Amino acid sequence: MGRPARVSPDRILAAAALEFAEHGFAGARVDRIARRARVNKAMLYYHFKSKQRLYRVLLRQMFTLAVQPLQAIAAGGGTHAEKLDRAIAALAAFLEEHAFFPAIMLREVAEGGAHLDRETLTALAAVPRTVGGIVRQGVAAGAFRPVHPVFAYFSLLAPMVFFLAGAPIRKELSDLHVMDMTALSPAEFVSQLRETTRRSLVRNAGECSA
Amino acid sequence: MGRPARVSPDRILAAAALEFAEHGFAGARVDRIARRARVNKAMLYYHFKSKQRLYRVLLRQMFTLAVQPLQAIAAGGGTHAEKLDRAIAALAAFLEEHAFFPAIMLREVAEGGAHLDRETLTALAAVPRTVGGIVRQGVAAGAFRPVHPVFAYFSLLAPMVFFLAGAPIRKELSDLHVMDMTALSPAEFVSQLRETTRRSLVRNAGECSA
DNA sequence: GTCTATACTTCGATAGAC
DNA sequence: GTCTATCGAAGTATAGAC
Repeated sequence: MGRPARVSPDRILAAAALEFAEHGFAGARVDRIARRARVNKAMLYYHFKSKQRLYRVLLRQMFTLAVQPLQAIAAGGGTHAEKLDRAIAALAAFLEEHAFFPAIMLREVAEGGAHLDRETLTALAAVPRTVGGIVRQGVAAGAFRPVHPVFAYFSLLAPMVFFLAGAPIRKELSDLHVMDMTALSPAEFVSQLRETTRRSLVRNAGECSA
Repeated sequence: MGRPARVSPDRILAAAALEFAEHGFAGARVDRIARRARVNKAMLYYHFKSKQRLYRVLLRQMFTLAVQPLQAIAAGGGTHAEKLDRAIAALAAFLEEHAFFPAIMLREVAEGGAHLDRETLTALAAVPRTVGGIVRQGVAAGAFRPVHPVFAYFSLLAPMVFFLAGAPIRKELSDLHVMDMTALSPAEFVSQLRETTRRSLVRNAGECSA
């Protein structure tokens, strides 16, 4: 005998994710979120007190979810290069599982974190901290070239986020026959990213004898 | 005997650039743009017919401006590796000269080009086309590893844009004592980007004898 | 070309019944 | 917890005098 199951909050969060990704915080419409979640607008305000709180809850939840596999990788075994590979794979998997998230990340960076509170910013910061930690360890052990951990973080996250979030505009460019960039698949993109990251960070990763 | 000099349109564009960068298209307020430009709101609508047209004019102008040095580099002399270096330097110089632009790029990618017309999208596409062309030439000549030009474009542009647009959120994280990522300067970031791009793209770029 | 005043619309949020 | 109806603020855009 399952309980009635209060699915409303989760449905609202799922709807909000799509709406915020497509339109940003300012462009998002509470009416649309409610309709998408098939709940009444008053219901939305009952569960979340405002549009801003809904946004914060969503983002805190996503950052918390994203950082967990990364922390497991950082604390786990393997060589430094293997950990870096796994971190890239984990980030790619997360972003593809939550396809709405890349757009939200781009918008929030552009926004300067304006709608976020301290708690949400702390959850956000855990991601670069963890990835940066993996890089720092590798550098300290001499396995990686002496790159700045923050640089390494950006050079591996930004292309993925940019590419994945850019799918709609590439489709638009293709449909209008302006330019076709649809040939490159996300899987192939991540694969090339792993290869180039290895080459640029790991010592002696290239084939030198050729 | 200088004419009265109709500076209004340019002042409006400059004000719009800041406003759109800070708040996005939906969040931008025409009132604020007019106030920032020290013109009347009716004046703004007189020169540009609508908020959307103002936005399009601004973006078309910026893309057109950004692509010119890149085309000169692509058509100019030097080795493939040198061209790539110059392209990175040109992009970095452009983004630092127009500090508002990285945020707008992030937002527009997230938006899927929703507010752009065909002409503006064509101006936009010229940038990846030109950079991709430089990479394609290098690959064809055997100077670069066989990477996809679109991947190369993203892997070199995205980190720069992300990092530069991220200055406000890094400052926020620093001010709240959540995390300090302010130690890495833009100049150092671009320098490391050039080095890693060389290593990952150019054949025999690493020191193998060490 | 420039300004003031305002029409018209949309949106976030709430009141209050059930 | 759930709904209908609506308020009040804020926003884009324009009319019309100068």
